[in-house]
Amino acid sequence: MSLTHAPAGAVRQGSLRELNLALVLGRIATADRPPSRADLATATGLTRATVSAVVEDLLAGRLVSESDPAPRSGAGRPARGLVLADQGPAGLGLEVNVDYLAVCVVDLTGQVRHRTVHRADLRPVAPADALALLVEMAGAAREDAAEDGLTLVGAALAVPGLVDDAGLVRLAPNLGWRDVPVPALLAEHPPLIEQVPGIPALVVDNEANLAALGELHSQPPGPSSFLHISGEVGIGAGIVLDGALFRGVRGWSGEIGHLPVHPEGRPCRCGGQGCLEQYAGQEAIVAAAGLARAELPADTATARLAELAQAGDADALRALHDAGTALGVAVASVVNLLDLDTVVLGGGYAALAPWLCPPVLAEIGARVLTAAWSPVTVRPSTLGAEAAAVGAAGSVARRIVAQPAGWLARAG
Amino acid sequence: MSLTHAPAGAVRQGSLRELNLALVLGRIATADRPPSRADLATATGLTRATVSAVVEDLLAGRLVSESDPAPRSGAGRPARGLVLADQGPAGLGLEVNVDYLAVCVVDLTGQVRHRTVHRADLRPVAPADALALLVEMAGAAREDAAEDGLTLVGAALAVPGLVDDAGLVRLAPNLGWRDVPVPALLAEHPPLIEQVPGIPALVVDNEANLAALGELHSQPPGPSSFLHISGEVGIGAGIVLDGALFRGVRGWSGEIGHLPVHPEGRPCRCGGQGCLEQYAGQEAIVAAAGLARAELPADTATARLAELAQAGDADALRALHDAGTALGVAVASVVNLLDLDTVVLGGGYAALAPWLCPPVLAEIGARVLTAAWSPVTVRPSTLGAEAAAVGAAGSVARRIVAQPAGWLARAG
DNA sequence: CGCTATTTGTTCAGCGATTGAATTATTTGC
DNA sequence: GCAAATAATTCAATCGCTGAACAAATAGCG
Repeated sequence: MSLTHAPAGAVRQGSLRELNLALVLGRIATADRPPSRADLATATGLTRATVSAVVEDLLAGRLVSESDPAPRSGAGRPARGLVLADQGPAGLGLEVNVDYLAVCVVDLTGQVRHRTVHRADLRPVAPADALALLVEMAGAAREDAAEDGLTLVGAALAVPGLVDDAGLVRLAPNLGWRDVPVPALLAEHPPLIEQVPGIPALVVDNEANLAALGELHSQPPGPSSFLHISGEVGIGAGIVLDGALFRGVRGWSGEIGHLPVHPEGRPCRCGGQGCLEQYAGQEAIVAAAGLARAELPADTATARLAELAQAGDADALRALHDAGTALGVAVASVVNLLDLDTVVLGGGYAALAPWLCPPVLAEIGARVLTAAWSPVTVRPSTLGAEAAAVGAAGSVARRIVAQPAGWLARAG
Repeated sequence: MSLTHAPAGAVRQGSLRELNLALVLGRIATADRPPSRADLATATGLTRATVSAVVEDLLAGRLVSESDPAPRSGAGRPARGLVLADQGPAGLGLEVNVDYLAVCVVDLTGQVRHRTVHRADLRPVAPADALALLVEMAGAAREDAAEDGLTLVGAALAVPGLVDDAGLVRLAPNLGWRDVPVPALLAEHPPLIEQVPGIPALVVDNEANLAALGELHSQPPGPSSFLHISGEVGIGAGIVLDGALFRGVRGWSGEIGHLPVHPEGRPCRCGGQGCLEQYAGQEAIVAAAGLARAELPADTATARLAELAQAGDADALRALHDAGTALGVAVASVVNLLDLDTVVLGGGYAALAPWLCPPVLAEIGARVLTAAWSPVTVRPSTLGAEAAAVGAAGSVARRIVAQPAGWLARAG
């Protein structure tokens, strides 16, 4: 993650402080042990005098706090370690999915401080009603957070569909949403967060994108470039390049579900032929395994598949192998194109990873030109369910760390 | 292109000036008419006083010059327009390809000020000898440039193959190169350029990447995100995202030639099956059109194909249609994945664009989910042959514009 | 022709932020 | 109990931007 924020326009005196605040805070956030002011000075190249001044601002703004003195080593005045504050600003994460609503709060350190999930079939519910329910849950979350000394400073909403820059949900096929103006609908409710300069009050984004962001900031820190595949009803992918989510020109990147794996194969509802979704989508796997999908709610289908595979069921194993092969063809394309070295299987695929990884790796080995020089890692996501909500909240919290000036300019 | 360069480390007083130098110079570079100091002040948000001081530095360093007074409009003291200097620093572009060597010099304004092409079959030539020839050509180019008041401050070399961070050419199959340490080989010759802080003396990169950069900076300015496909013997692609070349984790992005378009199709020399190269590579098209490729040198094959297609030759038309369809399947994958809205056909494809574009567009229309909302443009490259060499030289020149401080810190 | 309005560009005091050296603070080891 | 060592703060100096006043140069108008 680019922890410093490049100034777009004029660089004035104040920008200097803004940049150094972000530099020092970013260093504190990524350090493996609480650094002292002196550590920060050598790490950043600033003088100790400047670091002291910057840290004073950060302490006054409750973005960092001094930790108990670390175990000593050698002579000299003991250092006072600096850590991200567990009170102060926090991010609100929201998620609307086919069979649940989720709300969570993540603090500066990345910890999930609150979490609520409401299971229900959202397809028959009108968008406005679903959002109203979500707002209600968020209100409770905010009170909960306030008791912990947390102030919500921004919200991000994950939706399983295409979202444009303005937050308009153009199409969420599995949810039945089309052209839903989320920001306008949410504006009808009392505001959930305290507005902070530089931090958007609400970001609406694709579920796959936000889940990928969650993976990016999960502990322990992984690579800064990877492909995160969310296999739910559709198949979406979040592309993280150099620690930043790549959204594409219009924010519609990652439509991996419609990469052609058999160009003359089965017709797809997107109008194309032989799309990945037709071979590795949840429905396709379930059908190939011989399970009647009608009796299985979406969230138990993968669990049931994993059970069967574990028990050695031949149909399930074959279905998973075929799906993994199709996935591998698509993943090989992506790896060839973007030269990534890590692929994370998230969403419904995470639980199926033991059976999906081998065929995926086999296809990569056969089709990726550069695999000989440097191997590609394929692994399941470390985040559990509702990864998108956690990623959404975390993206807000990370933004405070990346641009602390806005929060500090506030009351204090 | 991100014209300002984000400071990675400590932000000190001097960084302020560095950033504002880049800001003002970038504005001068992208303006459509020579801006005055006052124009720059309003455009950047700096005060006129600051802009004057910054411009004074730029004038002293010969990065900009004052143009003749622009046609007047209204009352007031006439403005003095500022333009990028056509003397001063310039970039050296080098290219080794299968059937030619190319050298060129590009100045700050993006103009090609010198160009030499040496046609020869380079496959039987040892890498060291090829580079020695290139150095000789570059020496002549430097003298030529010096007479025009240009100083070469950096070089970039385009190679049709995989290059790692250190400039080692890992594999250039069509050239027969393997593990060629280009920087070490060039270091044995007298230096071609004057070293400037912050500007790398030599960058070695893939031909497709540098050709894409050339396209990015061609006039008139096009989109800042696109896919540039270079169809020569192999098929490579340069991916430009938000005005920056995307190189991938190890710099090996863009291997579009080995995207599977028929996963169970013809075996490919890469070890995979049904790779794009087998269906839309130059050899594949020539063979499908019924031309004996042995009698055709690589650089005339596409010209001959275009002639035949123009004349209505059925075999040629069919071959081009099939190749375009295969290309379209691959391009549709890329567009789905990265959400790009522009695809540029470069290299050998540029001349064949009239016949390739329709089937490519057809596949995109059928397979890209979001094509309904926003159309994808497919067009031929505006740069001619040796696009990679021009792009290479231009990338150096652009770097001076993006980070002028290094050049100014020099003698002056 | 001369005056005014208008816009461009420069000069200069003021100010904010970083630097570097000196100073203070706190602990270990002898 | 004292010296050495490391951490953190204080303060004059310096650098670069701002804002306002000022100088320069032209068009419009009577």
